Amino acid sequence: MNVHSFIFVPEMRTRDENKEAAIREKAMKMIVDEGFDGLSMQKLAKAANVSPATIYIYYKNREDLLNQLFNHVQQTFYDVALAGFDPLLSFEEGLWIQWKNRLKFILKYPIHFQFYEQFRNSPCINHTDVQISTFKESMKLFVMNAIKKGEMKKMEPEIFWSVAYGTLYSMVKFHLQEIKMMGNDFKLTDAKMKIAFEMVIKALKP
Amino acid sequence: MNVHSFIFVPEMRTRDENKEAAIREKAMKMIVDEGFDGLSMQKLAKAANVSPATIYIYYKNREDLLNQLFNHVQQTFYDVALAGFDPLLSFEEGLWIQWKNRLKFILKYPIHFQFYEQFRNSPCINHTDVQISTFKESMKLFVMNAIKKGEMKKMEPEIFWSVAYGTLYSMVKFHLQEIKMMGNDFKLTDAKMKIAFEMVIKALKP
DNA sequence: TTTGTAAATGAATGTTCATTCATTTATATT
DNA sequence: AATATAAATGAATGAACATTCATTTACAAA
Repeated sequence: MNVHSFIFVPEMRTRDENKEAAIREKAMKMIVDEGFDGLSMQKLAKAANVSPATIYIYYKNREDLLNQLFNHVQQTFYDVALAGFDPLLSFEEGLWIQWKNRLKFILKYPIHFQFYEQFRNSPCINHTDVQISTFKESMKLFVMNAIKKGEMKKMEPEIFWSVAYGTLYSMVKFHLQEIKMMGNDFKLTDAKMKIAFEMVIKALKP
Repeated sequence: MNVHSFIFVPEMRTRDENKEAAIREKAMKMIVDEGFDGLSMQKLAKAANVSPATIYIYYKNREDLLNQLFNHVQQTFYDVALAGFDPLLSFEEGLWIQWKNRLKFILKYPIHFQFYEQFRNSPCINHTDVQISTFKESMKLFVMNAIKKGEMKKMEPEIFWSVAYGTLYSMVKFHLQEIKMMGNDFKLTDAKMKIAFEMVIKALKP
């Protein structure tokens, strides 16, 4: 027994990081394609090319897997959403960056987004909310400043969120074809974003 | 064998309508409380106080049960949403009636609404769309008229829908606590509806 | 009261599920 | 090369799953 035994134990087989990622991605794909009941541990193991038992090395159980997936996606989302954003920006510029960032995330990780939305709308959420503070605090500060500076009407945060982002998320869902309105598709372009954004700004101004 | 045999066969045990309703309501409750994977036919049978086999008298299988539930809720929704509505109404008045009707439905049938939303956001929808035409045609006519009369900016239907209803549905979800923003609750009162509605009208006007 | 019919049932079936465990494998250090 | 350790595994387990079926039950007409 060497001196490192209690600090760092190096004599071991190393983890295959690819396996972890494969499990994560396949799990989200299965949930998006087939729903929560479509995700079984054995089907997931087969899809990710691992043994069922391997999944239980990375995740305590099925529920833990789902929660860790959710937290992973949430963290990625926060990172993308905060890029280039500063709560001291002007209201219009700041909100536009938010819209663009959110769309960027959705187009880059459509599976992650759809998994996230499905999870959020599902009943059995374990609101872990560990790392969230930074993001939420930043957003709160941004809105408070906008009101103080007279760039936005004073209103409850839920009403603000609904006007500012409810509109955006609705368009995104049309874009991802979760909801088909008429026969034809709706493609969310930059131009359409701008049109809707101008309307939202008009609505929020004092 | 009597003369009625081929037209009306009355010598039979009558159906218990209560059972059908019990199955329907309990099924939606289970899905809203525990998600789609929380609905098992045996648990449902126990909750509705019937035999598992009885469910299969009313519904071909699990999938058929879900689809029939969805269609049932959709029909109820359309009935409520169209009450007092006329596509020839002024834009502002017509849209306000829509908002009030939709909220009325949601407050009267919160379980139905939450089931409906969960179903719409789930991947495996069999878009049956049988009786929908009347409702959708009425809505389309209403929006076309509003544009023609210059009460509303010309825009794609999906953008209109997102601004007009995306906002409302977002507030409703806050109200039903599907999404908790801060610690405290958000109660969607008539006054708050009116505030948001005025903002939306401002956004949509030319 | 008897009778024909469909409603309603409880037990049974075969399948799929999440999870576990005894064993094997790969690797970083010695 | 030897070793210690955790990674990785395939087969196994028992529970829960959707669905079926041989019976029984209730009802409306005769």
